[in-house]
Amino acid sequence: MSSAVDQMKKNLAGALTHSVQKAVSQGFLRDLQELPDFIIEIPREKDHGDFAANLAMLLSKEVRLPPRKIAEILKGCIDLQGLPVEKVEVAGPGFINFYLDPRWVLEILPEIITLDENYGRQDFGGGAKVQVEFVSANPTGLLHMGNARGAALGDSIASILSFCGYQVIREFYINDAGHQIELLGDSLQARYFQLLGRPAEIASEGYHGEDIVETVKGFINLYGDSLLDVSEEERKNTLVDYTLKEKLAVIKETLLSFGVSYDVWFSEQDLHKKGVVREIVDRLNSMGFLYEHDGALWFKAGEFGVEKDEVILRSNGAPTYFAADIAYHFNKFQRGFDRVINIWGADHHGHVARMKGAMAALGYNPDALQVIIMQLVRLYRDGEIVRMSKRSGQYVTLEELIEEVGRDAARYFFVMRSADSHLDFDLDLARAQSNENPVYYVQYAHARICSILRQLDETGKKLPAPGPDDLNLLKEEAELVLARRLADFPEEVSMSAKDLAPHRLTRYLHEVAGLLHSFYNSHRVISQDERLSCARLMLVKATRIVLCNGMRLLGIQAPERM
RNA sequence: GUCCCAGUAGCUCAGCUGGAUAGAGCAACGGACUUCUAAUCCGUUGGUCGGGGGUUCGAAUCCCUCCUGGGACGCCA
Repeated sequence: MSSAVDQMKKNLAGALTHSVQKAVSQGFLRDLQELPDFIIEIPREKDHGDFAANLAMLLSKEVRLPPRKIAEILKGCIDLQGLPVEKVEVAGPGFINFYLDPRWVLEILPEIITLDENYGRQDFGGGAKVQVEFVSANPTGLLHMGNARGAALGDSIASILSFCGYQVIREFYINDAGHQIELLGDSLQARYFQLLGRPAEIASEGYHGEDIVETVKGFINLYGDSLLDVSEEERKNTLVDYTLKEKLAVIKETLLSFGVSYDVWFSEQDLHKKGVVREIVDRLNSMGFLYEHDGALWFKAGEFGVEKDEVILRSNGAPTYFAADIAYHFNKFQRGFDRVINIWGADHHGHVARMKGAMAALGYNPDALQVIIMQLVRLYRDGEIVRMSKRSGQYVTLEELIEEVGRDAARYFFVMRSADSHLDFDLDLARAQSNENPVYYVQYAHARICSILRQLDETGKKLPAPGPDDLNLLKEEAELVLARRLADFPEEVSMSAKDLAPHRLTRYLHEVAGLLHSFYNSHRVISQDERLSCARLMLVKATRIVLCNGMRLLGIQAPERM
């Protein structure tokens, strides 16, 4: 599906291409090898028309004429039959500017209303299978701000891709194995002993949080001191299993209340249990990508353009996190995903190159693995940075954040900035139910439109069905600008998908909301003039659809009243 | 030391596969509610796009270099 704007660009580009051919055949221009890759763009300046072409500047060198001269020639040769072009001008260094009958864009309104929740949907994904893996937190605690940002980003990206015709799977990789889990086991056992009156200590790098104590208390309430007499291994395993189950359930629930639900929860432990990690090590080894050094087994990452080689099997025989992660990613591709997208914190960026290297070694296209590295989140309250430390258990959790600022504000703030930009999250601003808060600005626009529709409904007044000429009653600047921007929605969506950048959408929605507010304040939708009311109703209905669809992609609710 | 990200208005950030006079929100200042929701609108103020070179018709955008901040460089994850 191509948008009205896209179609217009194509039409104009086609007309220009013909114009070049005509100019050449009539001897105004030298013969060309081939037409340069010119673009039809939308000028920033309104005075520069609705569309502009840079073709003349690009031709200048080959044709050996000044750009403005070429532009004039093309202008003379162009055939705009059937297009709503009012005038063509040559301007600046040689731009060809097209000025359209402003009403050309109004035709989009009935189309939006017909498509409704599908307006903006694209099919360029072509049904390709994409996996988006995000959050993937250690199930040893609660979710922090980094996880929260990842959740908002990942979920929105998944929604956007899905809206663009990809077949998307949301996946959470549960890091329920490895060194951290061993530490957790030690800490749980220590707490277990302590709570049952036996001396025990938690190692300095262990888990000291109060939540662990609560968990163990809960366990004792259920099972008493039954673990005192069993082997250490069994004791730890039992406590760990119990704890992970409990923690994971909380994480799941928190994410759900954040509007995020997963298709797949993938356990690292399963990989180990099924021997898949060993298999992948053997596989790489037999392919000649491993070597032994200092008693450990190393992956030749250097052969894939990575700075350093990486240990894959420790000298004590235990696989590293990297080994398990290779197995996991191998598994992803084996499941048939055409694209695999990971969302990782900035502290994992060193991991990207070697993981791609490992995939290349295993025969997969490393570019099919895309890793979005997101920068850190800093929380501000009362203008001060909120200090956080996960080790001491002193940090703001996602649950608390949702409690404090609400789900919609939190999600909006997290996707408001591009992933590679540090995020300063102002808690006071996010919580403020005022004009300072961008979330409400967008939601309010939606609620206002709903209010109009409700009002009309309640009066029971029937407006005549819109006739073909009614749209042309929309002549006000505010109306035309708004309609024009609504027409951009499909392109905004595909740009967001292409760049994996939901923050584009927040800006777009904010702008549409602004145009609606502006229109609302200067013109009445429902008035004595029934035909005009009818036309304006189409305009606000279409606006509501765009706002609603956009918010849905960002996981933000579109309230009918506020 | 090497690599990644960032440096744009007082603050937080867009814009970066080159386009015309660099944008938004907040903050500041001045106005608008007997009207479909004032969580809104209208107006004003605000810039060495970190510095310096280069590439070309044209650079915030591409290349080189330097400076500053953050992160990564582990048989941690």
